[in-house]
Amino acid sequence: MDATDLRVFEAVARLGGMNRAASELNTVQSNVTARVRRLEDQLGEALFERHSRGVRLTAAGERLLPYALRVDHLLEDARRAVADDGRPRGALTLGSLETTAALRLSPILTAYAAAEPAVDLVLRTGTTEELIESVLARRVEGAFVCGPVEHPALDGEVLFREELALATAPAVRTLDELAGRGDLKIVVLRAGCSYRQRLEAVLAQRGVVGLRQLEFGTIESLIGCAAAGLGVTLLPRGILEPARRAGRIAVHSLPAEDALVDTLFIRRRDAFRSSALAAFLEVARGAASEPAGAVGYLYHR
Amino acid sequence: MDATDLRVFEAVARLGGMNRAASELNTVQSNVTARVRRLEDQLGEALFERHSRGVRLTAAGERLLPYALRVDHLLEDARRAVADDGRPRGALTLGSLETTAALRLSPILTAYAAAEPAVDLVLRTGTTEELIESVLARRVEGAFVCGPVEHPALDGEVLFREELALATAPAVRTLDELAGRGDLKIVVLRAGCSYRQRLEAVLAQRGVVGLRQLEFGTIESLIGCAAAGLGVTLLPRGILEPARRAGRIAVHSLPAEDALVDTLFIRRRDAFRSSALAAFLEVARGAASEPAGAVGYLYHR
DNA sequence: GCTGGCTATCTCCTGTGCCGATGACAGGCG
DNA sequence: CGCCTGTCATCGGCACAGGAGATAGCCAGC
Repeated sequence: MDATDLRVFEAVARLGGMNRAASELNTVQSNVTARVRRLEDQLGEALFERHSRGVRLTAAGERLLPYALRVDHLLEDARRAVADDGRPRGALTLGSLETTAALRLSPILTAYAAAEPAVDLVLRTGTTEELIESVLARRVEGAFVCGPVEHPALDGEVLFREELALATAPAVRTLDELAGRGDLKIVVLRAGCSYRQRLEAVLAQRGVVGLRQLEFGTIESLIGCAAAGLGVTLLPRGILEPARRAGRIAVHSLPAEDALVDTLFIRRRDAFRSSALAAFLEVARGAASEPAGAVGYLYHR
Repeated sequence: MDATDLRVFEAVARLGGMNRAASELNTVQSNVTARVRRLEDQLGEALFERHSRGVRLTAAGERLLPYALRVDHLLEDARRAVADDGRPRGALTLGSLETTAALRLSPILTAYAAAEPAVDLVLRTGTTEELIESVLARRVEGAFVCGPVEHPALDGEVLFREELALATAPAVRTLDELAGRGDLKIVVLRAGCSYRQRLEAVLAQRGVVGLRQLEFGTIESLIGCAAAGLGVTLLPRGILEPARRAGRIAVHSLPAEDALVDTLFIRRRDAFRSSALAAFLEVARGAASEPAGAVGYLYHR
């Protein structure tokens, strides 16, 4: 069973046709047919049902498909493992929540970039859900997400613990005042934001329900929106603190069970672990353990 | 990167020479050299250091080797997955402790063999350590071993809980009598037997230390040895019970923390899970949960 | 210095596998 | 109903990948 055959098989399965697969693979259709036929002969099972509009996987083909993908990934990982001589280099693509990036990552990234000049670092942001999907799809090697995460294919490691707090206009003194305000809106960074559910739960406990939702692209605009009295938002305290000290917003503490969230670094269990990533995690763990790194906690004491 | 190249690479690495690999692979040396060279060209790294007595892996080769093995296993699993249409069939090779086989497996194996006539069942026995090694090496699909087992590559499931008890000659009424007997021996099934350490610990607590060890090949000979007053052995109570009722041996209970051991069924996390194995586990779980299966417990009440 | 075992390299040759063209077949449409 | 289009199967031609065998070179041990 040839790995190239499996790649062809995968393309045919994904595109639903030998012609389409042939053009994607920069070859001709007869070639694709031959490779699929060979695979079927070797395995002794038909992998596709042929129709006049294309092909469809048989049950045996369905069983083979995940293995075809895994072989492909494994060969790719093998190439990377051979190329990786222990000294971090090459591309390192990571994911992060916007808030974690703002609050935690800048010193880590600076230190890492200085320590490992041979690494090309790429940081992509998204919601926890999107980032988990990205890690699973191998678009990123790992990601900082909001815990807890339980997934059999993922390995997680708690790196930070954040205290979330509510931000409102400065005039709002207590959370109870919010209940009366009918025009208030929930302001979140993105639709699937990890903190949204928690924010809704926290407000519901205080009798504030059915709020409209606003979505902004940047953290600064969230804070601005809260400052203007348009809405209420939930963010790590460390991010809110500068605006609070400037008198732009009021920050409301929450009880620990509502406030504390873990920030995990997740990665695929089965994926290759580059030394670039290993070195990054060394830096990140160091920053997470040393007290000075916990900017968010220092501010509000 | 071709899968065949990786197989050749693996053979060369394992045998330490291209000539040896060539003869194992039923080909000629020039061919092996060519494939290795091609692999090295594709990867841009030397995989072997050439010497006049053979070759040795370079660091890059060391990094590649585990992937070569994994690709091989993955392709093998893919073949099996395609061949497995959901109806159990073919070979199913399992491992078990001798004691578990004697006490638990016979009804399970009978029921399974009757339910799945298309499966060729093979049972190999060994110590926990040997069985773990066998599962890791894929010589068996899974095995019944003595818990606890913590291994990142293994999945474990508790199926039985055994009560271990000491067996001695009938004349011995209490365990304290053993302390005086200088000529007593520990009798175990095999050198690496899971129960040996526990037996030594149990005896040490009662002041019996430094006993000689005897090793026998069958459970029946162990019991015979204990009956003859030659030694003391530790076995699941269910196995000892027939001999006790016949008056051949005395059985001494132990406190629960010493007596209870879990019997796990372990398998590799990453290996293919055949429907033959899935069906076997269904049967085994059924037998484990129904009270009638717990023969060992019924006897001594 | 000879010998034996090893790898590298060359040549020859077979068979794999790519290409392009053609055929067969089904569905959509006028 | 017949044409057209898009699909997969098949065949012949051809290049070349890759196997076999022979040879050369290298090193260690005797």
